[in-house]
Amino acid sequence: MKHSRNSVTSIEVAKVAGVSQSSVSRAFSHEGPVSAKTRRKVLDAARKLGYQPNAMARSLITRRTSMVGMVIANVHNNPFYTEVLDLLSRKFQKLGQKVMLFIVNRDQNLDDILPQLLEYQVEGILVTAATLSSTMAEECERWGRPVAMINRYVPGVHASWFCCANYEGGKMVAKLLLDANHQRPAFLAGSEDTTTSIDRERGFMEILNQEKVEAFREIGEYTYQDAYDAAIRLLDRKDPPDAIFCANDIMALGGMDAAKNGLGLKIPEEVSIIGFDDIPMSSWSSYSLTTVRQPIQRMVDASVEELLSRIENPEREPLQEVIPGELVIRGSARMPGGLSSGWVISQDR
Amino acid sequence: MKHSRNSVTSIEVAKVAGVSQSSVSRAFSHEGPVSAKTRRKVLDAARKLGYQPNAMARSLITRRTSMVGMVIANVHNNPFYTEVLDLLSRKFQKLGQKVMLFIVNRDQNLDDILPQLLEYQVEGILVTAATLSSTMAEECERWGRPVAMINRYVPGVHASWFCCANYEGGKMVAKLLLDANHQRPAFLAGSEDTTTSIDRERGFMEILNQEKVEAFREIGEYTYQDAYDAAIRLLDRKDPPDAIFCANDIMALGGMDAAKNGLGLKIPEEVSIIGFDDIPMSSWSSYSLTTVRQPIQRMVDASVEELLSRIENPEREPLQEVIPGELVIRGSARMPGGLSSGWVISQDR
DNA sequence: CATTTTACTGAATACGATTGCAAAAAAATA
DNA sequence: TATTTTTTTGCAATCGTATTCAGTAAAATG
Repeated sequence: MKHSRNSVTSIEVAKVAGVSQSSVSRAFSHEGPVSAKTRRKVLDAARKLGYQPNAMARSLITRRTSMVGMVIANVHNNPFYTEVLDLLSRKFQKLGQKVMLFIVNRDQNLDDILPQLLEYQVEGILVTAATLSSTMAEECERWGRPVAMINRYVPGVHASWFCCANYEGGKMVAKLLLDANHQRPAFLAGSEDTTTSIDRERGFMEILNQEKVEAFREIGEYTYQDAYDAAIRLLDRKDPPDAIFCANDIMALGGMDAAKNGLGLKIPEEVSIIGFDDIPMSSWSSYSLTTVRQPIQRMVDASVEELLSRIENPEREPLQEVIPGELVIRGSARMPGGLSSGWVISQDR
Repeated sequence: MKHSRNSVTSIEVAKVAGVSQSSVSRAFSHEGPVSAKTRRKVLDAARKLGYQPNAMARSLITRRTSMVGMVIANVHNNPFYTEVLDLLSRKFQKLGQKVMLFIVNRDQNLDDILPQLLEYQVEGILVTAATLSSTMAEECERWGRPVAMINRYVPGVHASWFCCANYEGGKMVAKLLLDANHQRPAFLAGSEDTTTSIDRERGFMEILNQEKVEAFREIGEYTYQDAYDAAIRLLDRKDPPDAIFCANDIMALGGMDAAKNGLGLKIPEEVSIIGFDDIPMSSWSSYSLTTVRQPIQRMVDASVEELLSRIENPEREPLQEVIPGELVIRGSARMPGGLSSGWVISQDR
């Protein structure tokens, strides 16, 4: 037997159970005043009929949907954001939130998908690796829809965000390279318009400038192939750099392959390569990439909790936090002679 | 000024625009009978007030939600499914469907999340790399919620599915290895309970049995590290295999690293390694993995279109299809002497 | 211009639940 | 047992929209 669209309503259940429709509702809402007897009658009837409360109808009157919007970019070309997506989704699930997902391009304008999220009454929006225009963000917040971002921030906007300490990470890397006596460091940038790449570079350059070390620079998209090509450009000349700090791990892996397989250079003897993120591939034995690990779990936990907390507490001021990453020393970069000098060396996960 | 939860309703818009609520509704439903004049009045008022129709209320009465449920496993440890997720999500978006996402563990029981999907009135369910019990699938179908699966099938169940030709893929690989004169092939299996691994192995073994070639076998989880360890067990003995067919690419990459970096073996001279999926990393120059490419785009397109078509056409019989993969010849496996013999050699994407 | 046809509009109702309120039933007290 | 208190229950209103239906305005036809 085939039923047309789930048409069992609380009224039919009520009829079968011999109670009123309100009692059915109360039996399903976990804290209504119902006697054990009617609850049992209702649940029996419901099971028999295959009844399920209709979340649309419920949220219409309760004005709660238990849905959050999740907007994420860069999922397919950066495993780091795959992991973020995975952790976010599971965390929301565990906390009873349904997730409405939008995967976008990093540079895609979010102005067309925001209305969709609002139309579906999501109670909050979590944006990762994509940038919300400040007016849009303000718009959401103004309508009581809190926004939380991971690894993105919009200056002066009323929203929560949690970023890895990209600037400080860049500084760490520069110090490490200088300590290990590198003479000609380079930065391999990702797209110019992402704050992550910009901030990492800013920190990196600041230290180099302080020490009056001149730095090379190349740029590519955030992809293996683009980084590979850019690294070839960088290394295949008379005065090549002796170290490359890449805007993220995927680029660093492309850079390593360019150096190793493309140009036959020895890593780290002839060129050191350092990344940022600590994606799973970085610990693979073919790479063993020295990198800065992003505090992914903390960023996820913090942003989800902040978002849900602000949903319950709409008047609370949004929180913003910069969470430090940690250097993961593997084999792709020459180390300071003493190898001591206070470097925090992290274990593999 | 801060509004409490988006409380602008069509009634208020009507009041401001000086028309009835029905006219507001009609102005927003793209094909209602409204005069250009009233439509303009309504849209102006709506813009002024920041009005957005409430999808919950709408779907309550239209009995359509334009939402589909998406259940996916293995996202974090297999880039192949990351790509599937990405493509699926974008395709649904393009077709105007909202996606309610659930990321699960491969072995997780879906019985607790299905009720959530149904409660939220998704119009169809797309399951990838996770297995729905046949009773649950039947349940959904019976209530008019079509189910489509990618790379999973439940025998005898009334649902759509689209699988890569895993069995035939296994056969292709076995033939290639035998043609290239391998004497001691091995299969490195993923978890025993997934049909993909089972089918690939079945095809592989069938050819070997036909040719009376005995095969080694090892097993690991679908992860780089497990495969690495298993490959070491397989290769580090007196009579090691001269070829390993791995249940998927991630495992093959682990296997390659085990052979190359762990045991110092030359690939493909001392051992050939072949994978399945064709994830991006397989074409990286450190690996250059020979593998079977899954027809990912076709699987995604077919399953989405089938699902939406069955939503519109609930009485249609579900479609099932096995879509052939193609061999991608790179450098990790010895090739047949003539290298001719009718092999389809695919270009990199 | 009268009349028929067509195009819009608004009032009323329905969608499927939650919840305040008052009545009824059960339990507790005198 | 009569009365008060507490627990359950059902009625009815409500959430924000779509849609039917009847009526009105506009256009088309004669």
